[in-house]
Amino acid sequence: MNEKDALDKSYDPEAIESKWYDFWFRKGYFRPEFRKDGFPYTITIPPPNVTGELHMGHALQHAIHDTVIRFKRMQGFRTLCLPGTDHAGIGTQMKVEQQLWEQEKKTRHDIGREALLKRIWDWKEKYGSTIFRQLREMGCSYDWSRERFTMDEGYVKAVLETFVRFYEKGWIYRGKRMVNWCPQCGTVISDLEVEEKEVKGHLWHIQYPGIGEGPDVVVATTRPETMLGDTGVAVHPLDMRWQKAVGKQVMLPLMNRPIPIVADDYADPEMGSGAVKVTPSHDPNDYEVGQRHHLPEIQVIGLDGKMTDAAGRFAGQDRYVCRKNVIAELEALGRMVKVDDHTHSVPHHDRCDTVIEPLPMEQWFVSMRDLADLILPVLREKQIVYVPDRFREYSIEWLTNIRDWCISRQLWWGHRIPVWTCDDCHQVIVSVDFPEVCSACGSQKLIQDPDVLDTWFSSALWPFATLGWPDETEDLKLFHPTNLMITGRDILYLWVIRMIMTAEEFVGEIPFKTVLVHPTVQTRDGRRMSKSLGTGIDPRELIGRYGADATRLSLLYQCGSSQDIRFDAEVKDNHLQDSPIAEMCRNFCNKIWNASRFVHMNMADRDLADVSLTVLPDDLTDLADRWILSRFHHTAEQMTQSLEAYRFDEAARTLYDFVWSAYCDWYVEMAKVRLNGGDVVARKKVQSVLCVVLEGMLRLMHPLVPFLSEELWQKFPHRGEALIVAPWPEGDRARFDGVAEEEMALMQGVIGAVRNIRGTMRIPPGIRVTVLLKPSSASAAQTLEATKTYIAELARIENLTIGTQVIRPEASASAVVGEVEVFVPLSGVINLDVERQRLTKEIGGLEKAVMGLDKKLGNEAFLKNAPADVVEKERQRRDEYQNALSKLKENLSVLAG
RNA sequence: GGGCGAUUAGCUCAGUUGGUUAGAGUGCUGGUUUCACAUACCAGAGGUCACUGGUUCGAGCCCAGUAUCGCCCACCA
Repeated sequence: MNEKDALDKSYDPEAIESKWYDFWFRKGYFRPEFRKDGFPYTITIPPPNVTGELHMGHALQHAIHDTVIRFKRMQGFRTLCLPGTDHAGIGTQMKVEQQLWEQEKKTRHDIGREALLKRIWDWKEKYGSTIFRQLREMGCSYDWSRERFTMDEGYVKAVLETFVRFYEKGWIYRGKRMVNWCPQCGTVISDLEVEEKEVKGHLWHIQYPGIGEGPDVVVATTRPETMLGDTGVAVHPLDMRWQKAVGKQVMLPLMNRPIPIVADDYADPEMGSGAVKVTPSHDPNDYEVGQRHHLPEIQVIGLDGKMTDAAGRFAGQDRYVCRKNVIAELEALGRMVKVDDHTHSVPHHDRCDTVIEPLPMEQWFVSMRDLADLILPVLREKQIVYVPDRFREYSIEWLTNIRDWCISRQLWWGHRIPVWTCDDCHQVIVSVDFPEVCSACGSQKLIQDPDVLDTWFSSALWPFATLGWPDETEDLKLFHPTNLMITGRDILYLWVIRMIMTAEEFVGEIPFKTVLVHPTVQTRDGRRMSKSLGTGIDPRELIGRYGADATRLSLLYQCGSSQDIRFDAEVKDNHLQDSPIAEMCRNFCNKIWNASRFVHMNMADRDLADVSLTVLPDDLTDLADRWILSRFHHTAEQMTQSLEAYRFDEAARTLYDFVWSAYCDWYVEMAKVRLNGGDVVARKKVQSVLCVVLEGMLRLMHPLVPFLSEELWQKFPHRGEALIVAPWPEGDRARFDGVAEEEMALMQGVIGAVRNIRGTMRIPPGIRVTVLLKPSSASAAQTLEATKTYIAELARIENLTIGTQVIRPEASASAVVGEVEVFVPLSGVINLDVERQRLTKEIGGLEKAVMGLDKKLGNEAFLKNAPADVVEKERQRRDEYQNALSKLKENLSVLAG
């Protein structure tokens, strides 16, 4: 062994993480080209928004991505995990505008389109590269040579191509509809970007006096300022109270405008007076009522959220200031009949939290019905598997009630809508390339639509546009459909469904075979993790403190089947205080490090370049060896299953148990006996098993903890050049050894019993005790004899006697383990009272168990109905407990006497 | 208003098709600086599995309802 290869005393993540990423990258392991054969396995990552840096949700998402892709790579697939970023129209423009205002007190209009776009591109460069750096710090083995951005040259082409094809199919149309206007962002948004929030407000009841024959009408509203735009009052056609009123007029207070009473189904007779005010320009329902009755549209609230000239003397007031003023004036006029407290849902923009103003506007829409019908069979027939499956059901539900999608945005950052209007003949031209001249009249005065497309319109092409579509590239042929889409549930409709639609339409394939919906990361008390709430943490803080491997593992360890992860970290003002689970994972990494260090230290007499150390000796008879191999192969099989099922928590736990509880706590401890026993052959043998199992263990942990495992793997005998591309251990059932596991359990039980006595009696580890073991069967006796040295060492025993004829020493502590009675002679070391207490407690537990079983076995219904093997099993257990119980009682009575 | 998920030890969570005295980590108590690791080792205490019914020989697990928390969908004043 070379001295410089020795392992440091403790594990230092920083020292090893930096070097391996570069090594893997340089060797080209992240690229599918690294393998010449094998089935392709593809994942395109959900492109993070270039709005900012990655948060804990991303950290989880990419821990999963990289774990899966490393697992598949080791299984021999030609793996491609394709990274990229999303331009995130509204989000990014908002950030840059904010910055512009904070730093220079300027708006986008002050600097103009070109200058703003320049700044956004700078922003994109900065955050885009930060994001990729963060991913590399986490160890993500993505193919950076295929990195994409939703606004790079080729991608823009795909987006425009899509628009034109949709348009030609009649699926994109321009029309006037009620849309969601965000006065803050100055753009329309789609229904999916609206977040309904419960708000405590009021319900104001206002009296509109009748004109002539028209009766006085009381209407109720949650938005009094909209009354300025009322152009009618509706009542239900079958409402007896109002039949005579229909066709008459009332006077709109404050505006002194006569408005008609119309009959419309929309009015609910059960609500209030049964009459409802109609504001066609500011309410989706009223808009439709207005259409049906040809009521004029009077827009009193403008695009800036302030009252328009149509609001008369209220013009220029902010909509909420105006509300107060309207209420005050109505009260002064005596028209405010009453005010009720009222909680109702109010639409907010999900990005900026501003209250949405519904307005009728001319916009571009995608007609969704045909696209929905195109993919409904795909979901119904489970051509795409959702994990968990319920999200597939929700998607079907959503598609069934789908509405058209507003895709134009009044923003500057994004894909310009490829539509030109001829200024001379007003011809509309839709084309991927700039048309130069009007195809109808030849004019060069072409004006492009000023709007850009919804970000999600471009994201919808992600899996195939990143592989080269609309060109028929080799990548597209080889890697599409992709295998897995790993995403949060918040964008299942916004994004995932639309990807399926576009892939079906343009590529004629599903875009991915499986959708894995991962949990949402929350704070430890179940709140949202967000910087504005002060509850966010930067994954880099975790990495800095516990290392990238431990950070990944801590996320995976908490990533089970539940819909949320309450990340256990203590957070204060967006900074990490501490995280018990990350600490546990860091300790686990250190444990692995030290187990390796132990093996390394015990290889001084071996040549570590000798690959024969990677092969098991074929004559393994020692219980410890057979047992650890059996455990290893069970672990490998279990981990394979867990990873295939995307149960990362289970995989992490399985690994943890094997490494810590099996390999370290038992095998390494037992190995010491033969390592130091002086028998050269035995020593060589145990060295081999230590090495082989350690090497296999490193392979099993690599997808979860890539840096640490590669570092250690390189220090031990191995085949191949890097762990990242070493074969995955699937688990060999031929190595399962039930007998070894049973014998080991007996030995562990006996050692546990002695330790329990020692612990209860407070016997310091330094003192070795005398122990007598009395097996009641030949097989138990044999097991004890075979493991005698192990028992003596691990239970710290000086004189160990084993025999069926053993006679209980007079004053002794005792225990029963299956077919073995354990005696520890007291001889002064032991406190009799304590032993009596211990036995009494043990007896109490056994009595309870025996009583329960007696009751069960005395129940004729149980004997009659339960399967015979269950009954038999219960009988055996009962006998076993009873046997232990009577022996312990006997021992207690001796002590008492 | 509709749908879904969660509720197990002080805390964060596991718990396969119903069948041992319900587990882990952390925290707590006691003991150890034993030649890989004090980021460790050994032992111990700690739970009416949210509640109420039901199905069953048998329920943490299946069914119904209730409560609390969370998520999604929904144009009702």
